[in-house]
Amino acid sequence: MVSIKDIAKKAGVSISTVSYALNGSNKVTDETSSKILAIAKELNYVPNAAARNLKKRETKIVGVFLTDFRGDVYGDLLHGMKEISNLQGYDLIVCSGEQSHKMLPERMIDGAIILDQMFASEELLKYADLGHKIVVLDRELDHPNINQVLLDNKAGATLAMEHLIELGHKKIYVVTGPEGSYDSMQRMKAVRMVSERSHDVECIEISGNFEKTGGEKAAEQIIAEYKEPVAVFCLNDEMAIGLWNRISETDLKIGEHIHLIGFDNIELAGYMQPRLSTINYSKQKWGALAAEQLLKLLSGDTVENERIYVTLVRGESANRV
Amino acid sequence: MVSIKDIAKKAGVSISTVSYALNGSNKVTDETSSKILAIAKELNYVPNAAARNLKKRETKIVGVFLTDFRGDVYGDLLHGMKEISNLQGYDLIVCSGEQSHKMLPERMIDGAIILDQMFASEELLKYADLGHKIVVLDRELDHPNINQVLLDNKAGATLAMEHLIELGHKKIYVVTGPEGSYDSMQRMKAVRMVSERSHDVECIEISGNFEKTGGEKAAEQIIAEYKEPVAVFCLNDEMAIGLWNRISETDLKIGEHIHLIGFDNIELAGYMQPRLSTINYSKQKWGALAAEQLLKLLSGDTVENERIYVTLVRGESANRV
DNA sequence: TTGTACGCGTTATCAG
DNA sequence: CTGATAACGCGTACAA
Repeated sequence: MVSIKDIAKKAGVSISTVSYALNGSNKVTDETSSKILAIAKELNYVPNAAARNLKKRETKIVGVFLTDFRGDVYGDLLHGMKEISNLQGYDLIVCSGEQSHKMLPERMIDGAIILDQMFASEELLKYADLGHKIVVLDRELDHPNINQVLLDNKAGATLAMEHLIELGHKKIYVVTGPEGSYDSMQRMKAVRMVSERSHDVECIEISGNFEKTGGEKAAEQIIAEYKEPVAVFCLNDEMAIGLWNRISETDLKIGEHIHLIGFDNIELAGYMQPRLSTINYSKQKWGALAAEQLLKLLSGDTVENERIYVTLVRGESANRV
Repeated sequence: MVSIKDIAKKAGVSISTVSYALNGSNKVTDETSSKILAIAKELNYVPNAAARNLKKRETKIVGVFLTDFRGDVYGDLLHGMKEISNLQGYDLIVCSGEQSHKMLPERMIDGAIILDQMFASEELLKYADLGHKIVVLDRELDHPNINQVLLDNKAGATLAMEHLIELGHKKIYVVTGPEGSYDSMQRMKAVRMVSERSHDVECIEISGNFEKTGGEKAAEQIIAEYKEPVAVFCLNDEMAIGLWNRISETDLKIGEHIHLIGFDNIELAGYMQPRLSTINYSKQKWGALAAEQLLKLLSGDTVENERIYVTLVRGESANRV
């Protein structure tokens, strides 16, 4: 590996001169500087990140932690984060799995954005205590080094419920996310609130998992209990699709017997026939805002917790009874 | 930041003893070892990655380079890579954009997997010359430090073409990928080969871009020229969907007037009505194999170039004329 | 303008 | 078994 030492030797100068020249300092003659640069190029010199990081005590990298690389939601989200990060001279890397958690405390990255239920809150708080900057997208954590950028889950769930009720539905199945999911819990709170103030509406909870399988399982129960047209609010689109798949195997029709609404507006939702009703929000903006907040934290600014707004997408999967 | 020096001071031993204890060497009494470990925990000691990397000259991280985080193909692919990497004690990070290219030469990562047409081959060869290990999934490069794991594009394109011909089609539009795309070029080679040996088949090339917009544009031309049922082979599913969308706005029906086949078998393909015919391959296996090859390169083993096999998925988007 | 010397945190070598 | 010391590559205050 060629280091500044090698360049110094070849150029007949000291390593500090090389370092100055490489970093464009004006402490070096243009002549020697250009000579050094030429030699550096000739020797294929590349600075060593580890050495630089060790000295500068920062890496100019932010890490995003996801539960899994699969899932339609992530693409735009990451795109938004990357744009903002790059703009400010930071690189963005995506990590997944418990093994990579150590990257934050070991200072491989300068900060982290968390969208991974498997990343325990206690662990995050521990890192925050050590001075690491974190933005969470999937929970609420009160700590000066942690900022949260959350979806307006309550507004979204309320929109969905009120939409179904407005369409005249009196019996609504609600398929939840996995236990412990912040998004699921928030959405359920809103669901129950709407349910309580709508006395003539029967609300039946089915526990799900935010995956297709959860929707399929819920479908079983709904099919078994079916007497007359009902409404179903799946707390995310993925489950709505799973439920849809299972329903398709029966004589029941989505939008006619089963009136369905989801949450997330994933790409697939737009291609279902009839179109899946759902709750939409800008994933890219969400990512961008998260990155923005993290960078502010890193530069020592104070930041407010932000919220991402949501809207109703009226498809034909839920209609008037 | 607490370092081994702090621990050494507090424990009244030297830093080397601390290092040994921390790394579980048997050169230390159990007594001092456990004392040191206790102090380390008490002080919230976390080793510094930069210092370790600097010394050990490796990071135990492999990087994957993608053009863009969006795109359905990546999820399973990355999942496959991560599984294999983690199994061998490596972390996997996902990078995108030119800014992050430097991570390889700067030794932030031990090796790279490339699926990014924007990552120039000359650049890759330069890094390979410097001794860096690379696996490419989107081109052919002959270099001892570079291994390639490629799709069997020719087999796939041949399967698709022969399927359409077998169904009795005499006029086949082929929508290509962007210029310079290796996958597109390989698939086109096979298309032309089949076309040449099928004298009664007319083959019309339309240049695309592997994105929805390419399919939409191709649709315009096909609609304008439409006289009787024709077949279309979009060199990837994304374009097939784009084409589909545009066709849906006309009176023409997919599977009846326009007989369509794609390539990739993305999730959405399975949800189109009628189901999109396409070429399938295991994305997870592809990723796993890529990671495997990279790890072999890193451990100095010699590796053969591998190929990912493909199969035909018969949907109802292409039928007998 | 250039060179010297030290620090960053870890590991490895060599003495004791 | 333990300790002192020297790398690793880079950045920078300070001295020349």
